[in-house]
Amino acid sequence: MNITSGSDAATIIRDFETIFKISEDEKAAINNLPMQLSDIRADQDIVRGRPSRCFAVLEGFASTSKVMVEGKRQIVAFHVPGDVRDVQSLHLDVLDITMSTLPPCKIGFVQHEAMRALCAGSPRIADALWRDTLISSAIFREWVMNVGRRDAYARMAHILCEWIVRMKAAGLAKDHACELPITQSELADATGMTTVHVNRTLMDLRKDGLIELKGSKRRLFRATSP
Amino acid sequence: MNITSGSDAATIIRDFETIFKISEDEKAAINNLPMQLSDIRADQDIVRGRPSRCFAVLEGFASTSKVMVEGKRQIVAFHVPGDVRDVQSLHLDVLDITMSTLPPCKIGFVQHEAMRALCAGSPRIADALWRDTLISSAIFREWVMNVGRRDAYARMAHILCEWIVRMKAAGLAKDHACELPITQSELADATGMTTVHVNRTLMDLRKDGLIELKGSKRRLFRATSP
DNA sequence: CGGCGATTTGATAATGGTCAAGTGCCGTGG
DNA sequence: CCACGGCACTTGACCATTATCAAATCGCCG
Repeated sequence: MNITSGSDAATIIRDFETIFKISEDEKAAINNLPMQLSDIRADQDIVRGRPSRCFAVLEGFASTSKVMVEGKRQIVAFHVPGDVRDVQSLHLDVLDITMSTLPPCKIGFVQHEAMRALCAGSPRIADALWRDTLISSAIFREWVMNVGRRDAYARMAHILCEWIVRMKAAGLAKDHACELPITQSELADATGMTTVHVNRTLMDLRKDGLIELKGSKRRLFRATSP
Repeated sequence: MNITSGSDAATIIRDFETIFKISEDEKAAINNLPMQLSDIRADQDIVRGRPSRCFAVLEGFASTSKVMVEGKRQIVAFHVPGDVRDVQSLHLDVLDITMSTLPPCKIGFVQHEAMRALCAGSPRIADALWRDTLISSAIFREWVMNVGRRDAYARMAHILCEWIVRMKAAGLAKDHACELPITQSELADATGMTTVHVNRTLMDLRKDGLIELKGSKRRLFRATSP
């Protein structure tokens, strides 16, 4: 046993609390944003080319990934409902990543102009977005360490811990159980492993009584200890 | 041969140009910042505890790393002169990383208050810092892919490409040659490999005529093709 | 019931890790 | 100036984790 992500999980939780320190007025301003709702099918790209808008995941789950010319893919982040993404495009016009839906998603797009107006009108919201970016950075760093320095077992455990912590933060987990709408092949792309090895590692975690999985593809996931 | 980082390198260069689009007035404002200069010996932590100031690397080189309870270490970023770091601490008060010098460094510390005043006075500087954070994020993502999906040879090549590109951007490289004040053990911590394997991989790159290295520890590095 | 994608399993190979023992470089002190 | 000591680098032998290839089996959705 080699799971060292307890403290990391705690950090993530604390950060999520930090980011929600926004007043009701400001929440209203956010709710009044002109937002284009869009239902997107599973496994579709959400942004392409040079985006002119940011977006929020309203329902469903998404991922951010990079692909290499050889076709190999690395998922670098998962997104749960409530995540505001592609703020990057407000400030940079190179897009180094692909963002795609996992299951079908409801996405809310916000034009850059509206985002800039929102930030200009309320520095605290700008700060919140700024914080959100910094938190994303911290999670990227965590992922670098995850794939760089943990073996398959701990790496898998960490990804699952992060997932359930974020699902809890989004109010989508009860009793350490939640959806896990991620295929083993996608878990492989997130952990830098092969599908086969992901399967074997999940088997090990199950045998050791650390997780339970039910169903296929749109699995139900349960961590057997907090 | 499996080097796929050419386009990444180009991306990084473009981004560095983007970030330097600051007027002379604004440069003056930056130069007038109250800055505490400090010479720090090699292999010392630059920030600890809960920092109350950001800093810039003025001379020398530094790294950002994370350590696991087992003692394993992952370097997640290198810093060259001109890099402004720990802007994170302006917005988050958890520090998930350690920043340390590689060789001795000259560091300029700036109190948070001064930074906030600077940002408030000049939105373009705030934007530049914001961009810088987003670029850092992009590089973290690149590192996730690097350790997750490339083999040792390509991984090493990518780190070295990034290094020389950044050294060029900092004006510290001529003819694809520059300092490389990083030990093989540090390269191992950056690539998620062992020191032994770093050594063998560097040997391979040398045999293949892709790089030249001279001296020890504070090596001179040269990429034999652009 | 049929079909397809996802999961599971087995056998084998390879990349990279571990352990151990040098070699070389460079600064320090006599 | 030279010997010493420490750290970085190098190399060899062997081992382990993880990848690869191939073939089931399962589960879900017409």
